[in-house]
Amino acid sequence: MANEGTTQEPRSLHFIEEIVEADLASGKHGGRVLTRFPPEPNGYLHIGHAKSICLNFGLAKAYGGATNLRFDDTNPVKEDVEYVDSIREDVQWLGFQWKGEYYASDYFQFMYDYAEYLIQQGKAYVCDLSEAEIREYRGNFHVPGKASPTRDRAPEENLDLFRRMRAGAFPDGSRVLRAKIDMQSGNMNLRDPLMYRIRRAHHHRTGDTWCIYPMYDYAHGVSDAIETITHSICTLEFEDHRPLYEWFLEQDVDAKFFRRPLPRQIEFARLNLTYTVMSKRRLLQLVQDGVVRGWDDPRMPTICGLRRRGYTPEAVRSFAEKVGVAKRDMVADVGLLEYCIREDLERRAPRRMAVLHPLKVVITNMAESEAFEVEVANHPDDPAMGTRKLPFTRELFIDQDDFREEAPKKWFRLAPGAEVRLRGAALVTCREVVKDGTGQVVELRCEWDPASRGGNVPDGRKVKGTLHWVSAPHAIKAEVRLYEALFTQEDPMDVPEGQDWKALLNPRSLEILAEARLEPSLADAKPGERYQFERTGYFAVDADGQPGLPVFNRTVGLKDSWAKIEAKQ
RNA sequence: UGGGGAGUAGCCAAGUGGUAAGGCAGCAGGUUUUGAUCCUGCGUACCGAGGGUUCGAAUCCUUCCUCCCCAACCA
Repeated sequence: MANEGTTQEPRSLHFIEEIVEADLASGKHGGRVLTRFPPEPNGYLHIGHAKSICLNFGLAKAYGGATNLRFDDTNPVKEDVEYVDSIREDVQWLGFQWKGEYYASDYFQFMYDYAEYLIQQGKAYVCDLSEAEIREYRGNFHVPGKASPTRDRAPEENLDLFRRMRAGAFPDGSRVLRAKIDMQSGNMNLRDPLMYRIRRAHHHRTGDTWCIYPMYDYAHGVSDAIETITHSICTLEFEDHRPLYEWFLEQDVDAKFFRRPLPRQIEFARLNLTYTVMSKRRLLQLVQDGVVRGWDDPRMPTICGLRRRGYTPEAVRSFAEKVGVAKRDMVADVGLLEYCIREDLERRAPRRMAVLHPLKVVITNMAESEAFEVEVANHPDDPAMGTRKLPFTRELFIDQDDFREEAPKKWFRLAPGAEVRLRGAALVTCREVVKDGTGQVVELRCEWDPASRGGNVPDGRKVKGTLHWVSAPHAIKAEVRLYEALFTQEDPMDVPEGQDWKALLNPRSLEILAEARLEPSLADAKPGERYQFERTGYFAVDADGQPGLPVFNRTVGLKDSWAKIEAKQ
């Protein structure tokens, strides 16, 4: 064949890949690529972190490198071991394995030593100003900062003071160590940033051995350099911290502390998703206020929430790949995320019959003794997934959505006098509609065509509609939870003047169906398993289920072109 | 009015001086025992705006506009 080996157009590189390739080509790091994922253990990871994880781990893997997992635990009052375990679990679940597992706190002594070195070089000083005074002296965008009265203190005195700070000689907040850079800088980060503060707090790893803790800007670059990270990838808001990142490392003028070349910080745009919030603060609020049932509520954009919802790591990775990497502030359409999980589950989820809102159907021309079994495929396009048997009996359930007493245009589901196929089983025609006292349709009396067993059309007559169904006496009961977006507004952070952000919450984000009826094979579905309920969507088994009453979470619905047609009518 | 970034179709995003990739969404058809999947086709993107350089500019220069981030002893 002439066209053999159709060359797949290689995806164009994003700017970080270009940087890495350039470094590889120049031999800057001797062919090494070492990235790091540096979460602060003060909350659960969300889909935004997933993008960063996929970037850091994916990049390293693509270029034969590795990635460290480093917990950025420099603020003991906010951090907790509870979070490190969940972070580890989530990264692994996403399918990534880190090379080293480190903690910024592992480097406290090193950082302390380097700080003493900076003091000795006259690059850092102990400042006695109060928190409010420091703020005042720092000035603002329009007013340059002014020097702290202690800015020119002699190195020996600074060293003595700093040692006493560490020894616990001073109360919390009474002094800080500051880098001596430029109080006039237009970049506020350079106006003598704090390096250490006194904080008598119990640290989840170092306990009470320290009463001074380093600040992010100082700790982060130093940690990167210690680990010999080559590319330190972070989000856009750290862009104007980069000069500081570089400054701290470059003060190692004698190269006594860090191996060269030094790591390079690179910033990319963080992920935002329509109809959801991503800030830790808001997420925490949702949990604390009981809007959701916890961090792993399937409506949460957290990794554990997505997992419980039924998302696969493959789908999340695919999403991260599709949204791309650039420097432009971006808001990804949540529809793309949904596309990714459908795409994945479409080929891997076994099909099952499940009736969400049961409506009884009696086959009037069938005796109870005539019940039979039909064999149906577990996947229409994948014979390797096998088949299973479904009991077909005189009494069935179909979904209420599949019957209309007055059929609209283009309706090819059930209606009085209409004929439909019950998937894999038979053709049935609705002969009678039974209502209760309130006019509610409670039962359909239908006739089946015995010649159509298996769902075949015996004479080629037109039967457009195919419905899912279950046998009433065999069906098992289940709880099914349907989810929608947590917010009704595309950008939930854009709260209208004078309104509470909670007014934007979607009151229908969770709908619990307690009366669903499933085919019997689902009786012993295990938590975590994913299925496609034919014609309705993809569902994952929740751990909340009890023996005899499984609970299913709808991961995402199937595309529904009928809904579109009807909406247009 | 300081510093740092960014502006290409509804949402992402390629493009790096030679005449605008791709994905999602949307629309129209086809196949189909899931109105699913799958397949096919469909977009005058005045490349934020104006000026300039050039045979030729989304790409270079220039002026302007808009949006985002920064004044925690948070990360």
